[in-house]
Amino acid sequence: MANNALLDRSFAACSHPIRRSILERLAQGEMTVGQATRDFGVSKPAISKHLKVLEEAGAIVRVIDGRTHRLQLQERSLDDAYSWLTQQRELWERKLDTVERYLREQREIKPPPKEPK
Amino acid sequence: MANNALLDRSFAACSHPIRRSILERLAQGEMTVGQATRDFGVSKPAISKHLKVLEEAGAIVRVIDGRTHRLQLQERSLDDAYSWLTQQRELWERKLDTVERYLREQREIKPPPKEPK
DNA sequence: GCTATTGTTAACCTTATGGCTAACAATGCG
DNA sequence: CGCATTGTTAGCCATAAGGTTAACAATAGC
Repeated sequence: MANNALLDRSFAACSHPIRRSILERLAQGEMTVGQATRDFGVSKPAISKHLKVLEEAGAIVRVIDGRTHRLQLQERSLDDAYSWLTQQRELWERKLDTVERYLREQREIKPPPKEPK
Repeated sequence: MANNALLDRSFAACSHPIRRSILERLAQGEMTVGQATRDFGVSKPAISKHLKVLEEAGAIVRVIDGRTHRLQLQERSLDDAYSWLTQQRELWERKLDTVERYLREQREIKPPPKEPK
């Protein structure tokens, strides 16, 4: 139950469709704030807030270039969220394997009765 | 920018430390609502709400057993969130590879000047 | 130096989130 | 039956989230 605020923010960042769209778009290459505003059909302040959420989650960075801001995916963007999900899946699959092995061993020790009839 | 409400809910479900703790705990094996309430130091209604969020995200299921509810991880729990992150990483890494290949090709076509002295 | 462009900040509104207590429903057990 | 146990629901509160418009700041270009 470690206090991991960055992980909170990473998952929260991914929980909004506009923010996921921004990340998908940035995986293809950088874009400016203005382009994002035009593409996603919300006002400039709305995009500005989404970008702040993404930055504070360590998902994107911006390069200020004159009056335009070029947005890019951050190195190791969302690695922490990915790692948490991966580890969680591993634990869960290991658990399932254990259960399955247990059931298999039970069958070997005490095999089910022969086909009736 | 597909309208994917389940993905929204999956990521939102993971964005709260208590909910992540519940999922981590359930990867070890099932627990009851009462155990969760005792372990995570919030009221019963608070846990009840968290569980609802996790259920609506398809992350857990409950087996009602008399008056106690046994909580379990759902099959393929959070697969959609995991898939989205995985695909996003692949796109991003492919993009980086492309950039790197481009730079390498540039070097081959027009090699840098020999070491100055 | 003006004016257009690009983006943020301020202020506001509405809805959602996360917590609580108190009351209710349903099951288990003496 | 009567009472304890297990959870949910209802109602309330405070704060966060997501959106808007209007105003501001800073750069670009004439």
